[in-house]
Amino acid sequence: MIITLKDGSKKEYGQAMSVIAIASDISEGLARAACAGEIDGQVVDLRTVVDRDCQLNILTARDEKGLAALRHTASHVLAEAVQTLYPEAKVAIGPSIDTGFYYDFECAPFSQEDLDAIEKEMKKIIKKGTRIERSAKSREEAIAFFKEKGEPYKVELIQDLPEDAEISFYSQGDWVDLCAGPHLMDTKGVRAFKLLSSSGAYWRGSEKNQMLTRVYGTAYGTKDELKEHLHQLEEAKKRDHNKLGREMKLFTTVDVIGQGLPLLMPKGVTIIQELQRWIEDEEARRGYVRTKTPLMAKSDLYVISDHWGHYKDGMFILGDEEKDKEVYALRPMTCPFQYYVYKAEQHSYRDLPVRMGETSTLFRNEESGEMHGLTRVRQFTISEGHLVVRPDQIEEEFRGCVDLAKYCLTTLGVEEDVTYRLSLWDPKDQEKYLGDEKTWGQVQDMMREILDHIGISYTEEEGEAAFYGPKLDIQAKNVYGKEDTMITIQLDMFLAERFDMTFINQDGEKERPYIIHRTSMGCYERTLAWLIEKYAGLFPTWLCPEQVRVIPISEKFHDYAAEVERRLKEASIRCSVDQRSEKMGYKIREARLEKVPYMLVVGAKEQEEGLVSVRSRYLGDEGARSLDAFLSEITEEIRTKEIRKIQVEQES
RNA sequence: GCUGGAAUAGCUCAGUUGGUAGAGCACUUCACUCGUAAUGAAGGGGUCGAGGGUUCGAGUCCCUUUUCCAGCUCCA
Repeated sequence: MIITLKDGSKKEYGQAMSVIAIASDISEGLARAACAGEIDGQVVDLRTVVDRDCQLNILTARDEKGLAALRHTASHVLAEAVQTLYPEAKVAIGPSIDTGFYYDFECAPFSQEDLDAIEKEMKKIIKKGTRIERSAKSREEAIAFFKEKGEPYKVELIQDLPEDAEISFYSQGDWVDLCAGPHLMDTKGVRAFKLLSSSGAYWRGSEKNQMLTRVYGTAYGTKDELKEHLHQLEEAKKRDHNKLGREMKLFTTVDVIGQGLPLLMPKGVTIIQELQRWIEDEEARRGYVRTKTPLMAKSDLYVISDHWGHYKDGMFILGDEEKDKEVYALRPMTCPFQYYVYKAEQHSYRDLPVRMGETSTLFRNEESGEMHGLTRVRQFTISEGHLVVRPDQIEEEFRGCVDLAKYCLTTLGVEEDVTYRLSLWDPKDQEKYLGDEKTWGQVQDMMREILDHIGISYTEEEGEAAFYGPKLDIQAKNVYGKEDTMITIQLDMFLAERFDMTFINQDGEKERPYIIHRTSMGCYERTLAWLIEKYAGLFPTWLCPEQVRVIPISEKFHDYAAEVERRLKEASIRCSVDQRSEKMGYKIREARLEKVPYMLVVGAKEQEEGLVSVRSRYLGDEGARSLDAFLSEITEEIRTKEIRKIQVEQES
């Protein structure tokens, strides 16, 4: 057989050989580093026997899939360590994940001390470097084996495997696990690992099931990579909006106000207000009209929209349905309110599209454990909007929404940080949705077609659609890698029907419009959180709560400093004067810590000649220039919403 | 909602087997009037998240509860 390697070179062998044997043949070093193989694009175990011509890659920890195998082995080492220390623990599943690996156990929760002990035990197992062997059993044998061992979760897993599936096992010494692989050749390969945390997780991801104890860890090919990863985790923590946003006094929370109800402080409001004004103006330029509709409505409204059927648990309901004649609810979205704005007048086909925007405060009764900082809250404000369009306008208008979203992302400098997700319905759970299979199929195809025309790459995800239609979700990750929806554009083919919305077509007949639900920059609170993490609090100047700090070198120059401040304020620059009798280096340090982009130092020289000495986070010491010159520069930077490159290291 | 952890001054934290609440930074005042990473001195600030209990005595032990954090679940 002829084996073609990664670099295009070919090897010829007279007999079938395992992947690891081929690796050894290429070089001993490669064999030592090998984590898995890849035959014609398919990841295989190192023990897999190759008996035909193929393309073979030897994957090491440098390859994503090789690293996954290493981490998977780490999870087995973890499981062995846990069962050694806690023989009563039952094993469930233990895969590798993007950032490491985990293993689920049925046992008492682990404390930090327990984790330390487990880690120690793992090190022992790794030091022994036991060979890992692969074997297969028949279905009956496998089930009998785990029944005897008292491992109910493994029995359940085997029972759910397809009839014809090969049931493979991996063992390291006496410890055996059901596993599809691939794995390293021995436990020694797991040199660089660390257990990170322990928490609860439901068996098979369903809250109806038993809660298991999950241990998270991470592993890398080398200790340096591990160290680097742990360092990055520490750095990420410093950018965490929930910490930094509080430190920077952008928002806070108060026990007696309640969960998921953050208070935006003046500095946070400044940023959000800048965003809001910018977006409202931009939407006006793009032909949007604005509405302002009530924050609550009678239940009748939500019965029509069928939120009452599909979303009641998520709403704050005022009153008691059993006792009260009328029950109100705080709005979880603006859709039906804007529909009634549309319905308040008759529309000709010539009027369409109608683009309605609203800076819209919403209320959602999230469950208590779901709240998080500014990204998951119970009251928030979004740049919401609904477009009522003729069928022939769908593509163009949808495209316009995507264009607006992209404009927002680009202006904020985050266009590279998002992924696009087409969120489809779940045909296996039709109860959750309005309408029938045929219509969903049509609209989803229409979405795909539009997206393909626009030419954006996207992933598809079943079961993520709104109950009334598929969505294009624009997703971003936070500093810990967790994904949130920042912007959503949705195509709705049902609600116009439910609300009996019409327009008069060319033939003088009533016709049903389509509706596009969309946000331009999504939720302001969430966007603020995102920007905090993106810029580590060093926002572009136009968004900074304080854009300039005026620093007089002594009290003698307070008058001139006040004059500079007055001129800056006249030009709508957000600024303050540091009037404390501290040394200047000290005041500059303060301004930097508070992440003010520009510092204007004023003393005798500046006062005499009407100058300011500029120090910025962008260029450091920029030297002295006239106040007018500085004003025109910063005004231009703010007007164009420029994102300047930061060159001066900030203190931590 | 579930599992686990945490809560002491504005912030970061210390507080021994239960025995008079502490430090650094920040803040205020006074002195200094300063030229680019911390001037000196003094001072104010706490129902130890809240409520109950055990005890002669609770920041510390027990119960309840609120909020925050990690993860799960959920997310129009």
